[in-house]
Amino acid sequence: MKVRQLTFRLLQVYADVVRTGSLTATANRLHLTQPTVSQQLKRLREIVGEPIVRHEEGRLVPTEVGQALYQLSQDLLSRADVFSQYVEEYNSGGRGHFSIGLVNTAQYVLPRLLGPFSQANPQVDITVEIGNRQQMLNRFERHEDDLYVFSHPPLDDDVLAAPFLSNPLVVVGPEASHWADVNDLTMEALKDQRFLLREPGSATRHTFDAWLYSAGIELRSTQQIASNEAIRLAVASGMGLAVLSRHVVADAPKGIQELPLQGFPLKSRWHFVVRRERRLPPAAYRFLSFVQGSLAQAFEEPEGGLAVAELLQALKVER
Amino acid sequence: MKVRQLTFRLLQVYADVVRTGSLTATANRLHLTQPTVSQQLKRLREIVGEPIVRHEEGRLVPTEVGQALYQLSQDLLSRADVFSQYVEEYNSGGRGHFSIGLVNTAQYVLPRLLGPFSQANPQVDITVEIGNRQQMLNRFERHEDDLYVFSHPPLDDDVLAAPFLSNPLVVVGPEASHWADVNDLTMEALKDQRFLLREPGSATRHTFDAWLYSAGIELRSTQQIASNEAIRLAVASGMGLAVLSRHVVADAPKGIQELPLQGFPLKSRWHFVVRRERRLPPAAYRFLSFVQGSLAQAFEEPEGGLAVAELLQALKVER
DNA sequence: TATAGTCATAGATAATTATCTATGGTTTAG
DNA sequence: CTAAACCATAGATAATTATCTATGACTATA
Repeated sequence: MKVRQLTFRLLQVYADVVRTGSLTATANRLHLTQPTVSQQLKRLREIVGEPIVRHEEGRLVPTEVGQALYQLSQDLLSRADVFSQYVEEYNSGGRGHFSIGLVNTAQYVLPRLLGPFSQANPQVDITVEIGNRQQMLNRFERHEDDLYVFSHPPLDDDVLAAPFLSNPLVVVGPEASHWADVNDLTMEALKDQRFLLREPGSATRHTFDAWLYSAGIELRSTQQIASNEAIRLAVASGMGLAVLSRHVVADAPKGIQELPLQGFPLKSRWHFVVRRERRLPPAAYRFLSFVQGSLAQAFEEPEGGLAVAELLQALKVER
Repeated sequence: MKVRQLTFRLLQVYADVVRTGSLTATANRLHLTQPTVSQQLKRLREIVGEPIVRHEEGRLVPTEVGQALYQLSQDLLSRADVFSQYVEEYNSGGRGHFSIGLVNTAQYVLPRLLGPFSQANPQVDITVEIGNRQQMLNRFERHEDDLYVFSHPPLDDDVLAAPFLSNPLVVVGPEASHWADVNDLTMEALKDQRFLLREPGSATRHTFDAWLYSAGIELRSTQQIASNEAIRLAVASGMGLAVLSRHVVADAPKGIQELPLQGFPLKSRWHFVVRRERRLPPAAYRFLSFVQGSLAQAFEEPEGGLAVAELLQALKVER
């Protein structure tokens, strides 16, 4: 058999001929003329190199080889169909894979979106990458993930960013700290305190530093600690104060409390970030759509279903 | 995916691209130019409706969908190959089915040919039909079998017949019959004996009747018995004489013996008979080839490896 | 034995496919 | 930074395919 010349169309037609036992019937069913079917059949026979049907009592019945060919056709066609369905599902985003890169702090809130999405789309498999701002920027540069969450999106023409959630940064002290009761508390009053800060690559640190700079304040004593969790514990044990995302505090308030500092919370927002050029996997697209629809329920203070919708729109145009 | 437009050629090319990770390499391997492969790939992508490869570190690697497509390709191609091999085997006659219709008497000798053939070709499955001449003629008329064995082939332009074995008809009597010792025994001397004969539709009967007629002899007493075996037993028990194929006697000589009658044995021969128009299944063709090669070993008195060879030749021309 | 139904073939055409050469853009490796 | 390698696209062409209409042959049935 000349496999090379074989087409699925021929197999479709042939399978129908075997089922109906009649060229005319197949022609009608497939909206073709009878001679067309006749010729298709002839060509298939030439490809196979062996007669595949014979006349028997006015019907066309497959020969021995034809019978085997029929089974083959069924088999191949149904496999192709399964694949076809798979592609459709993939395309709708209901199936497949995407990866999302999260800045550390965002891991406190994203599960509230990822969890329900995952539940609703069990066939979608998500890789979550987590790191500080710098690490994420590196991944972003290397195009390693499909989707990112930054509070300060990298600026680039190629980058699309949609804010979706406010990320207020607050100053925290140990539980029952006397600072909590001070009125009109200012940073001036705290600048001699020891501050426990994330490493310079972190977004929280970056924002705080910028604010300090613009306020013309220099801290006396700082200590660098690499994880939000470690900072929380340190603050709770009285080692100092810290600046954290309010979401971190809300997530695990044990032993710490927010201080009512003037000028705080510092405003910042999380953004979904994608590269315009990169084709977003349908599953990621579906995730963003899902997010857009569920922001209001998931958070008190979403920042932009609208912005996410615009991002989706922009991506749709790219397709 | 537009299954309808899918071809095996595209899958072949695609599979190779995935393996090599390079259009140029595939182009060389398949003796095409690089732009050709590029275009094939493009078309396949359009058929699938989704990107199937992407560039990664200078190599082409399948996307998620592409990976699934590659697996599909492998699967489909290998299935088509298996079928292709099957067709080849079928074509060589090493596999498949044929049916052969035997006149009763021939069943005593055909096993000597069918047995070894079957052993040598275990994938060939043979249907053996047996009946008397008339029944076989009916089957022949209805084109029910691929191949027949007759001693007197039906005459028709459409019929090809090749004698392959002599089938001497002899007169038999009970063991130790006194007729056995008579010199120059003639039918005249026996005509008053009771003859146990096959029914008129049988070839043996037909031949014997014809001989009697041409010799101008009429028998006094006959009795019709439908099977050679029953006749043998009847003769052995002294109920009369009979005309049987010498092969029957040779096969089971118990209780009977051949009488040395003048003019006997009557000559007759078995023929393989096929319809010229009918396409002989390759397995049947292979059987005839096999027979042609083994006649000399199987029988002392073959009648025509030559004739069988000619028949094969004639069929070959028809193909 | 007409008649209707079914299949095969011929002839024609538009569409699609398979390929090639030439060329320009990107990426990779020195 | 340049050369080499590699891929994409354009343009051209020959071959193949998909179809159709018209017609002829065969077959079963009224």
